[in-house]
Amino acid sequence: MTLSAEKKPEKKRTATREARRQQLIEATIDSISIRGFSATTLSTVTKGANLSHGVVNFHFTNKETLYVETLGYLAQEHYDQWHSAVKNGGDDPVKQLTGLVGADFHPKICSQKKLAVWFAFWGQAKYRPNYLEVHNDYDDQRLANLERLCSEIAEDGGYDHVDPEATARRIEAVIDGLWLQLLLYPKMLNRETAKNDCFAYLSDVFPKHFPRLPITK
Amino acid sequence: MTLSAEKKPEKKRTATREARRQQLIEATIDSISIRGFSATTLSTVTKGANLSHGVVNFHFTNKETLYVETLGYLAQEHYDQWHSAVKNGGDDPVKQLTGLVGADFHPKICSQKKLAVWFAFWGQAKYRPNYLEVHNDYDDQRLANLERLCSEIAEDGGYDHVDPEATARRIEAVIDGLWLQLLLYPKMLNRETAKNDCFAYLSDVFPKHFPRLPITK
Amino acid sequence: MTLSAEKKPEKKRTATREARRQQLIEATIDSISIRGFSATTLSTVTKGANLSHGVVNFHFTNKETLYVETLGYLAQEHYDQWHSAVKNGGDDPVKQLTGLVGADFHPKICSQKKLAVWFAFWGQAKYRPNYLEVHNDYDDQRLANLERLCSEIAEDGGYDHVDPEATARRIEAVIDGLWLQLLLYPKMLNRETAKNDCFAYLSDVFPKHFPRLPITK
Amino acid sequence: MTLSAEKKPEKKRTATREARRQQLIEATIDSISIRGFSATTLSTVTKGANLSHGVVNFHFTNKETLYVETLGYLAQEHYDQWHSAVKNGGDDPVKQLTGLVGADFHPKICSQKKLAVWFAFWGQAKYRPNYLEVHNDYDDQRLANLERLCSEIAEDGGYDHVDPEATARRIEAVIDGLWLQLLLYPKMLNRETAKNDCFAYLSDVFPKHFPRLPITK
DNA sequence: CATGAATGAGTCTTCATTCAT
DNA sequence: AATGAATGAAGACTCATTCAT
Repeated sequence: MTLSAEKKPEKKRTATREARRQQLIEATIDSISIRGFSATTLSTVTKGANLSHGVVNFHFTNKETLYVETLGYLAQEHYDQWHSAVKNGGDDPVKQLTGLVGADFHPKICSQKKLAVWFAFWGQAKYRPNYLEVHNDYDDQRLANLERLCSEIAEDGGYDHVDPEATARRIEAVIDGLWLQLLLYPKMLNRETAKNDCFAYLSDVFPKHFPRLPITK
Repeated sequence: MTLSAEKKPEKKRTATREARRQQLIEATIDSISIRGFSATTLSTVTKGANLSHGVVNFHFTNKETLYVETLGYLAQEHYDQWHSAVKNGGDDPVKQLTGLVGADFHPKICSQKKLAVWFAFWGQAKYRPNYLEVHNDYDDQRLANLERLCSEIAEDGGYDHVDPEATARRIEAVIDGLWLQLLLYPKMLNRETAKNDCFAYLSDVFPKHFPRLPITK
Repeated sequence: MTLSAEKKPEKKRTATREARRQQLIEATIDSISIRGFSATTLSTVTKGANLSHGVVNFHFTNKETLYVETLGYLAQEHYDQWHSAVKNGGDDPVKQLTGLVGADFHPKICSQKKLAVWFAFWGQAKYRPNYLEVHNDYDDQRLANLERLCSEIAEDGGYDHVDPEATARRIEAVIDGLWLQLLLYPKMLNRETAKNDCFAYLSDVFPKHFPRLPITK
Repeated sequence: MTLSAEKKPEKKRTATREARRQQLIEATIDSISIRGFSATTLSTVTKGANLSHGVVNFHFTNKETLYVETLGYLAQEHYDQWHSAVKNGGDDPVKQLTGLVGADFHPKICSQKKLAVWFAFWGQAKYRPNYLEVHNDYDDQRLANLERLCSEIAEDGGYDHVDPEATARRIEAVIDGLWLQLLLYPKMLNRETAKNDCFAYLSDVFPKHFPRLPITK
């Protein structure tokens, strides 16, 4: 081995640009989840990332840009999760729907931490067109998928009364609503129960495809 | 009618304490709904109320106190709405449930303005125990009512598979989720459609009691 | 007796102008002594006097005027105390000096409360010509008296080295310095000890006229 | 000397942390001495230091912290002055006492500026335990030294009636009282006269060791 | 690339003063 | 005379952003 091999494996002072950005985004999520949106400052973010005050404005033009990219990261992560779950469902719409819905209750997605950040953003979304833009694309795709699956299952099961569009919207609504309850009352509801709740809803709509679970309580 | 009767009802300089407080609370709702939580300052509130900067600290000890009382006002208004609707339902649980759920889509409650404020508060709730406290009492009562109604209807209809507690939670979740969609995508969804969506869910669960509406779209 | 005799003896709503002013001045002294100059506001004063917020500006043009008159009251009280003590000393300069000095350690004058207020004013005096003006007249008279007495006693006792003016100044200095110590370290020093200290100094200067007290400690 | 040596010592934008803090402390002393405690604001301080508003909260957590450290600086400066003077007195208690007392009238310590600040602090001390704490240690040491010196001189001179503790207290009192007179009536009394006054007092107590100065006036 | 001192606009809060009642 | 609601100027403090090093 030559001397040139003596690279220090410690945290490099000069991390790659992308790594730094990622580090800051994660610190942002942490900070928002710990103390909320309005108490999160660039200081709390950089302190959490063990970096100096100034880096943020170095890697992101703006505090706002940092936020937008943080939301983008969250949305992408969510997308990846349900999208691959749908893929893994093969040709079976039931398996696909199970995957799509189940993804929303995956620990990686549906943690107290992430939920806190999601609702922090949603609480602001109306006034920040940027936030909505980030959402839109992802949401559209997800709703389209949901609708397609509802449609396929409805056809397959002869659920004549099912309006795929409205049903897709309703499924999404139940999930969001359960997320809110998980966020506000973590002691009353846990992720597993919420997930069952959600599937119980699918049983109500597509009873032949989603057999009812026994009442656990 | 004489001229002397034409007293101008000009803004009185000294209003009663309670009136001023109410005025400020409403200005707070306005400001939060217009520009969001983090862009709302005491200035935006007082300017909106056409009052001087100092009044807030005169009538409320704190900015935070103003917020808590604003949330309290919103929660009370909501409570009054569904509670009287339930009362008007007489002995019939279906009418009561219809009232309870319908109240959440009443224009007074489910306006863009109010929704914005609700989610603004929810986005902060985790970090402000005060906010949660305000909620808790109201939410508990509402859930208890919902559960009772599900229970009564289930018994009446022989819906053996219905778990009243989980069903109540699910109904609440659909509503909250629809609220979020109304907030984020007001162009895609209107209050009436959302309400129908919600009742369509009740049809799924209690088909005998909530006959299906025809698919409109 | 007629009906006109039914005067209520309760706190009259309409106290005489002078009584109200006095009441406010005393509340000012109380407030300054309790929480210091910079924490004293018109609110703390009026609250202490059980009066409404607005009265101050009614009876005094100014907060500053209130302060000046408060200082004036204190100075007058002090003056009355030593002046009458001097008078009571008859023709005897020693008795007069004893009275003059003793007055400064009279409980009415030398209380923690009053000391606090005196030093609060002195801490501000330099920047408020008004405060100094109030002082000047009183101080001049007092120094003149002190000087006269030193002069008389020096002559009587043949204390050739005594410079009446400087001695007077020094006596005044000891007293002020002891006051400061009483204020800052009330646990180390009490009024009686301070007074003895002061007379011990007189014994140093005029040994024949002020016989030494035994060392008590 | 070459031209290259003529570096301008222009105000550096980024000074060392300690230098900035010192600069701010001195600006605080200036401001308090110019306009008093209650008229001193962070603005007057920073303006005096030609710095921006925000620096104070950058270098000191608090306005109060800035004040405490300012008092600390003053106290330390005073301590250094008398302590080194005592040291310079060698083994001779008279020389030491002369140094200790003389230090209090040194231009660096006993300037109008510094006196103003001292009394500003004393006027507040009762309500700010922090201020007293800063004092205590320094004062205790000083009094202990004074007492020791009085004791040594008394023994040496056979001044049987001298109570070292009370005498020490009295000496301190005279000095503080003279400081007050210097502050309030700078036109009537100057530092030199005050100092002589003080030594005249020592002559009264320890006539053999502090020979009387001729009456100058 | 990175640091961290510095800036200054903006926020909450306090409070002397005014004034309708 | 007295009350107490209202005003608005001013102060302490925060923080996104800039920039010398």
